[in-house]
Amino acid sequence: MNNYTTLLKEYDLKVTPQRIAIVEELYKNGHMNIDDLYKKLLDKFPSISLATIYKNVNSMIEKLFIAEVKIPNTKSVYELIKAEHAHCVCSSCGKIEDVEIDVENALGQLSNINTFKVDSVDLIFTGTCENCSK
Amino acid sequence: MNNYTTLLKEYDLKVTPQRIAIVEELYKNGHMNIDDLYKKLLDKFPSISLATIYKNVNSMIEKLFIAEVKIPNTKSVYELIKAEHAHCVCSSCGKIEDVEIDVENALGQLSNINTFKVDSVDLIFTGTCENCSK
DNA sequence: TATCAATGGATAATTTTTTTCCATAATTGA
DNA sequence: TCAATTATGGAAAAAAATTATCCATTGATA
Repeated sequence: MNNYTTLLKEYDLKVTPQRIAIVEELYKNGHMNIDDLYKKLLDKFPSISLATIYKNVNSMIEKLFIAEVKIPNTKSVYELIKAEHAHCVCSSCGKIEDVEIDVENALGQLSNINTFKVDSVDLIFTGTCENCSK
Repeated sequence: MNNYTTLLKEYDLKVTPQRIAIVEELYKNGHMNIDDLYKKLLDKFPSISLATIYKNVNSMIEKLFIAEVKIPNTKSVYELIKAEHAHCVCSSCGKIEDVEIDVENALGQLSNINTFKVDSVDLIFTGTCENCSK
């Protein structure tokens, strides 16, 4: 029983080869949109359908195993859930990098400014990555 | 020549009654999705088509007159462009509030952490608004 | 006011996402 | 381990969301 199998089970997701492949790809590539996933899975499962990707991605989101990241001017990408972090999106090459930062803390002041009870924070920096700014 | 007419012209957008109405609604309601806009405009223009809403919204985005706000678990909303600010989205009632804050400053540390050149910041707080937490 | 370019509305076409149906595969418990 | 139960995958269709096309009309410009 491999890693991904264990992981899926922990999140109460029935284990299938297609799902293992999705986790595997997300683990390898970090951020992928629906189409990226579909194309990758087609290699292993020539007859897989896009609907299967959607169904699985949605199940995984429901179980809080993966998360959708909504990015300005682009299609959403999906990522395995992990410690809170922000995203840097390069508008030149499209690369998405995680930034490990304690968002809550950095913006701690905010929760005092108003009376809004914050459950989660989505933070995206759009700009130019190191490579593209050379 | 009213306010909205002047505004549209400043952003190099041809002025039409439909566009004036869009600006008017966004001004009044703050954040609206495509459907909100469509329903509102139907009152004034019973024969307006959804395609017209899309076309105008897209033109306005191109001219940097309005901006799309991508919100977790919901459809995008649109708002008139103004000073940088964050958004608080109530997951209970759906209300969206602007938070005037100097995001760049609050997160100034970030730009030093890595070598990513930040052009813009999208920041969304999801949680419960004052009303809903009573 | 005449001219030219852009817009609105109707419609069709695309694209994206969800649903349905059913054979098959995965999970559970004896 | 195996039968029973339930969920999944694939195919196809349906639904939802977005964009494109056509043309008469309107708005901007000189």
